[in-house]
Amino acid sequence: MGITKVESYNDQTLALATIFKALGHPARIAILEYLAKEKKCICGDIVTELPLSQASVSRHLQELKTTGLIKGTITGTSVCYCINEQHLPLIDQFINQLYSPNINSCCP
Amino acid sequence: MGITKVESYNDQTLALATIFKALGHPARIAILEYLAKEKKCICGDIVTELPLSQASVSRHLQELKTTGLIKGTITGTSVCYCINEQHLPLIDQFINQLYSPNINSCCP
DNA sequence: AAATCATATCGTAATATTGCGATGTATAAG
DNA sequence: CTTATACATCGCAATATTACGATATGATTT
Repeated sequence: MGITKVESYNDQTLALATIFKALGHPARIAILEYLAKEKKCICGDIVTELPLSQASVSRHLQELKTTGLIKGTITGTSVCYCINEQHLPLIDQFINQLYSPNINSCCP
Repeated sequence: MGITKVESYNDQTLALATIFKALGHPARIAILEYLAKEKKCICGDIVTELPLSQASVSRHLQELKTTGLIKGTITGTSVCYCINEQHLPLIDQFINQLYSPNINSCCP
């Protein structure tokens, strides 16, 4: 990749980009949709649900966890994952900010 | 990259992933924040605002436009861009779906 | 027609992401 | 202790993304 001048963007912009990047893969969207429906899951559940190997699912779960979109708790021999709502308001706020009265807009 | 089995995910999951992927870069977040504030812009405005070359800004604008997050209208020698609200409800709906009563959750 | 301005696109190089198999680790069961 | 189960991580290969300079396009201006 070229040079991304990370220091040139403010913290909130960077945080949003990080979160959205984590959401930018269909497997991770599918994992979150599954979690929204089932409330919780273990890695094996997702392996059954998605056309991915256990290794790949583990990586996606890891990325979602690192980004703070899910939480994981060790329970015996498995890890139970569930949604972490912490950053959702930030997303909401950003999206709502994009709705605006386009009175000055040049695009019909 | 490995093989992304695109055909294995449903259309809405793929659409969401595409939109979030487009949002997964700080420059594009910054462009949208600028647009939310100023209502409209031309490529040159963003070049002034961000630490990127004109070529790079043009590519980011192109990607946002392809994804349907902004619209562009040719006005004389410049292109006027503004926010396209079309897909925002889909994002809202997805995010709101993630808020749920975690009564069955295993993660404290 | 030539020069200028605003964007878009091409080509290239650097880096990041994705996926899988193989392997490691840790707990539970026999 | 041995085996099975559940995940995590490593290493590799394929591909995608990002950025820039250079160049092309297309509309105004001189």
